[in-house]
Order: sequence, then structure tokens, then C-alpha cells
Amino acid sequence: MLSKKTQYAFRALEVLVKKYEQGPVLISEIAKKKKIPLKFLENILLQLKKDGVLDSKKGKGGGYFLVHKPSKVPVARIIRVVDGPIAMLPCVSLYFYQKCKNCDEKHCGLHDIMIDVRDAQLAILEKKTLADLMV
Amino acid sequence: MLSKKTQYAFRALEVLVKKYEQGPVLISEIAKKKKIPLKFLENILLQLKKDGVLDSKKGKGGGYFLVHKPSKVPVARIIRVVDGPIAMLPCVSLYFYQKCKNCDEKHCGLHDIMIDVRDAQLAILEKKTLADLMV
DNA sequence: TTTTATCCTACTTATTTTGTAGGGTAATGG
DNA sequence: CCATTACCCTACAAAATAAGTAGGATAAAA
Repeated sequence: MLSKKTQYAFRALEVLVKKYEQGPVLISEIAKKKKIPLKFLENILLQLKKDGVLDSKKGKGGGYFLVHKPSKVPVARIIRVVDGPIAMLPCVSLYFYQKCKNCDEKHCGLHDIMIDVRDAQLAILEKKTLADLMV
Repeated sequence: MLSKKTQYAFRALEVLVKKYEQGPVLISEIAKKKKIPLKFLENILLQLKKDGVLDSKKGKGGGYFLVHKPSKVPVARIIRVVDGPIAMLPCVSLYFYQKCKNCDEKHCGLHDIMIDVRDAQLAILEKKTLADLMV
């Protein structure tokens, strides 16, 4: 399951998508509108900024804004930044790979199944973008 | 990500699949063979028994064994019993549904995306069975 | 140079996961 | 019928992760 933090991230991004190219949006505005704890949201947006999804301006008239067109940012990217691995096992993760101990990947049926699942997940999550968050 | 517990469960099931219809297998034997903490494994197998995946015999010559043919038990079932929800959001889970607060499912893009992901996951996890664990 | 608003680190608390303890219950075999 | 075997069950402890808080540093603008 996606963490609460990740769900907060998506709800915050909704606001930023809606205001895309309309100037920076205050953290406090997002927090209020989406009922997210302010300081927690601060951390989340900072993480997204470090990854290059968001950028920010300080001082009066400042705030956060999207760097790219919403339709250019896959949902998978957000999940990876905020939540971490998408795959169901460390040994099949593309971005967070870790060898599983006591298990030979060449002779592990579960491994093979989870590769299929991962590919099925990514087929959707890499295609769907922030633009698809809006209905 | 699947919990360690769930990964233990699958590894234990491998043993039981291999010995399908060859009589009960001791918890201690599985624990030793797969390097799983004995008492922890006991809990896992008990959970699987309560769900009807496994059955057991007490006393001398006792142990655990599969109730159904391995090819009749979907991987999804094991995950649900040991790990819980498969879906990435509570509001799209079939077996563990929970309404998400501050979010109207009829107007939530993320909801729709996660339904697609869930269906893609289940297409595989409901089709693949314990028989597929063996290679 | 004051105000505004993000940046950054560290810390606390809550929750979940992982693992342990210890006795209870049922079946088997002598 | 009773001792042994092996699963059954509950509760608890420890470790890890997630969620949220605090407080000042930094930078931009007016």
C-alpha cells in the first residue's frame, strides 16, 4: 500500500497541476486546502523539489510550482521519490534492487511471478501522468 | 513491498508443494530447511490453516500439508492471508476496502489509476498458483 | 533591513513488523 | 491410560518504519 505520505503528495500535486503556469503556490495554501499537516507537507514538497519534480521561490510571492508539464511527469516517478520501490520484492525492483538472501533468482518461481507483476504495474504507472490525476 | 513474513510463507509453501500428497511435514523441518525462525513460522502456518490453505495433523507423524492441489491455489490468496491488501490504495481494494477520507472516489484521478493497477496485478496474481513457485 | 516563505536537521511519537515465551490441546503408540 | 509428540493459542517484547513536530537558517523581495 502507498504510504499516507505518498497520498498527501498526490493531493498536493493536484493543486499544483491545477495552478500550472500560474505562478508559485504557498505550502500553507496547499496544506489548508488539502488538510495536510503543514510541516509534514513541507518535507514532502522538499523531497519532490530535490528530485526535480518541483521547484520553488522564496520570499514574498514565493511558493512551489511544477517544473514540467503535468503530462510529462509519470505517476511512477512520484511514487518512487516519496514511497520508494514499486515492485513487490526487492529482488525485482528496477530502481531499488536488492539481492534476496537464501534465494537463487535463477531458480525462484516467486521471483519470476513478481517480475511479471512489476511489468504490469509499470505499464500503467509509467504511462499515466500527473495530468491524469485531474478528472 | 511484501513483508518478510509473506516471503517466509512462500518459502514454506515451496516445501509443502514439493511434498504434496506425501504426508504431513513438520514445522521444524520446514524451519530448518528454509532458515525461518521456528515460532514465527508456526504463526504463519497457523494463519494459512485458518484460511483453509493448509491443514495439519497433531501428535507423532503429524505436521502440515496442503489441502488443495498446488495448481488450484492462486498466489493472490496467499498474499491476502499473510500480507493483507494487494491494491495500492485502501479505496480500490477488493477484499480490504476502506473509504478514503477527504477524497471523493467519483472525482479522483488517482483512484482510477489505482484501479487499473490493481486489475493488472490481479490478472497475474490470480492466475499464477503455488505450482508456479516451482521451477 | 524587515518581512515573507522556503530550507534543513533533528527529534518525538505512533504504528507496524518481526520475533519470543510458555503453556494448552489433541493425537498416537506402547 | 499415560507419556510423548507436535500443533494450537495468547500475549508480550523488541526492532523498524512511518507520521508528525520543532526551531532556527537561508534567501528573496519590498
